[in-house]
Amino acid sequence: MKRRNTESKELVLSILSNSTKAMSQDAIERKTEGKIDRATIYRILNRFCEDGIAHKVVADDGKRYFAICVKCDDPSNLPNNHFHFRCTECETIECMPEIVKYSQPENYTIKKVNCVLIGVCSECA
Amino acid sequence: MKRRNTESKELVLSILSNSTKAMSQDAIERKTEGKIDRATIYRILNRFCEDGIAHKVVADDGKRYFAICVKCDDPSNLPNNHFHFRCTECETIECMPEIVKYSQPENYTIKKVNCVLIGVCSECA
DNA sequence: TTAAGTGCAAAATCTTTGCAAATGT
DNA sequence: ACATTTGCAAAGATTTTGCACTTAA
Repeated sequence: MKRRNTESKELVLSILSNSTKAMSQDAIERKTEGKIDRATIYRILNRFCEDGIAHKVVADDGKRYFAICVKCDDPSNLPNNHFHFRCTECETIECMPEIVKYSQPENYTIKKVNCVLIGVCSECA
Repeated sequence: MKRRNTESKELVLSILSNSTKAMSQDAIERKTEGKIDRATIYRILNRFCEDGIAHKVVADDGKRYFAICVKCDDPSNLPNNHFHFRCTECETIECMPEIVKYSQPENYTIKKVNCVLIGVCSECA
């Protein structure tokens, strides 16, 4: 599947790139000021994940949040293998620099990680 | 709020107690063979969580799964502070015995943990 | 030219809520 | 008695899909 460069894609990419936090579809839609349709935003975000440009984390509110992938020195090489933090005050999700560590359960194959810590961030403290 | 003992509550409790896995509302509804209404099941489950009888984990599919709380020797004393595992083959969620460890980020307050590892369990391997 | 991307509306999921009826204590 | 719980139906919230139209390459 060949990918094309479209205005919408570039706009979503720049919004995501300029954000220090992971963003949900509705937060991105607000930033675009309605320039891009909801379905399109979801499709762009899902394509970013397929292409390894962004990663998705599902928070404990059941919503999907997206963030640009940053290479971290993870020996396990699993995608999305770091902690995320959801602040219940400012309702933002951020990627934590810390890698998730666990002991490998026997005969289990672990392919993905979805870890969120919930609380109050330093800004809201 | 005083709690009453009802048939529905006891049924949900026994289903959950007899399960080795965390269960979603629809899985429980299937087990009850339609004896209890969807909304009632959700209300019972949410009450269990309020009362500390069960805990809820949101998986990366965005669904809520419930399991009876088992005391584990967690020094942090955080609720729900252990890993969960979602098997993409049998679509079940189980509580892992391992506690989630992370280094405390400065000036952050962590109140809850929602950690899911995703892959293939030993039975489906 | 033509495959990929888009907008709109509708559908699909999952969860919660309002309200009147039923039930536990 | 009367506050809690339930069933039903409806609403909410989030995400996906179908389809015709548009656009990048």
